[in-house]
Amino acid sequence: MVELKQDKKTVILESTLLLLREHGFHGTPISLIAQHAGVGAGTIYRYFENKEKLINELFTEIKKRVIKAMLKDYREEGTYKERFKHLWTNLVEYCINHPIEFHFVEQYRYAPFMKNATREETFIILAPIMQFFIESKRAKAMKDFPLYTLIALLYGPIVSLAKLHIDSNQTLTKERIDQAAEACWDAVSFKE
Amino acid sequence: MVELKQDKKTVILESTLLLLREHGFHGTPISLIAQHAGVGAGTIYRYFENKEKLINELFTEIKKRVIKAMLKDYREEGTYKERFKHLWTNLVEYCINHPIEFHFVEQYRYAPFMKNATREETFIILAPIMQFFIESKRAKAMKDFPLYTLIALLYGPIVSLAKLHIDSNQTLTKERIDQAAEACWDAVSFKE
DNA sequence: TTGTGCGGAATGAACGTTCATTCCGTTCTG
DNA sequence: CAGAACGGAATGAACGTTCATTCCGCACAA
Repeated sequence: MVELKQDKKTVILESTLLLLREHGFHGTPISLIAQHAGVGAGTIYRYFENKEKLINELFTEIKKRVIKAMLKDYREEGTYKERFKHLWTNLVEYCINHPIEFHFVEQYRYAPFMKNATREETFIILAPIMQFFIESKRAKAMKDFPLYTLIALLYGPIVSLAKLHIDSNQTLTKERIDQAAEACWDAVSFKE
Repeated sequence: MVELKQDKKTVILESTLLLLREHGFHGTPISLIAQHAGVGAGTIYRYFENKEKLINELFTEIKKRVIKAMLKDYREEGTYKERFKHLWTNLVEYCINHPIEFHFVEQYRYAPFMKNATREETFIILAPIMQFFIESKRAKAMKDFPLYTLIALLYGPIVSLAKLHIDSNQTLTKERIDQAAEACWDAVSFKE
């Protein structure tokens, strides 16, 4: 597809994100997205084949932002614990500072209309993170658990924390985040 | 409301669960539910005010099953670690043995049409579990973290584990589950 | 035992609405 | 002026919900 005016596309995506979060899939007809984006309904179809494709594209777009935020200022140096805490904290902070994006990803991640292709695509972006796990295990910094157990132990709490934080207006201070990061590390590292 | 024939209601609920999982909210019109349940479309409205209420009721119904499964054979005796592992393992096993229920809860928990009342209702059922946390903290068996941090550290991994298990056909053996339970305990308990 | 009447549960066709998508006249751009 | 981009009314399919009607099982009379 030839690139059309890019900022209009962006506006459509951002409007969709906002409205989906607020009203859910059923509650946000194309007409509403068009109105919110200040665009004709038909115009949306110049940029996206159909509604499903629009949402799928939004999904991968946001996934990319998340990974990018997670890798912000990340260097492959220092102890594994330090590196872990850096990645982990980045992710938590992104989630709680971008509740709309976070919610969107959590809400549509397992929606039946999400194409597997979409999921696989995001898997590729995750490769550098996977690398970190593998190295940490090899260096005996992390317990020798299956990769997916480690992911569950570290990623699961992030999702839960962010949800509880957003949902119940608990203020997740820097200290609390650090506390939780330490606890996560306790879960996957050997006892001292 | 006078109790109508109960098994018809149950059939409708079970059909809804199955179809929602398979096709999502948009993909399962009332007519399909009716067909699958072997019931007239209008009949559904004898039991449920509307589609939304139907799903909300299904939601609390399943939540109750989950809590019940979690508390199975639970006694307030033994060490806190033992009690924790009992509850935690029960929950994980329920999630992976009832993937449809698990998925449903995870998928609709934060859907915008979920009434807060629904959420609060399930909160009440959770009271005994909350009690366990509070006691554990008081007895210095768990770190003195905010309640919601502890929940995140323990519940988050369950969700992640179950999702990864169901999604990627990883076999989550008894050993793996126990391994993860121990790790979770490491996260929230004091180092030995 | 059989026949009749009755109340409420069940039904599904029909209705009105909503929505994704299309189409075409208009506007912008180069 | 040509061609692309745009807008938004029009379209037709799909859906949730309603409601006039049918069905069913029980009570009771004869």
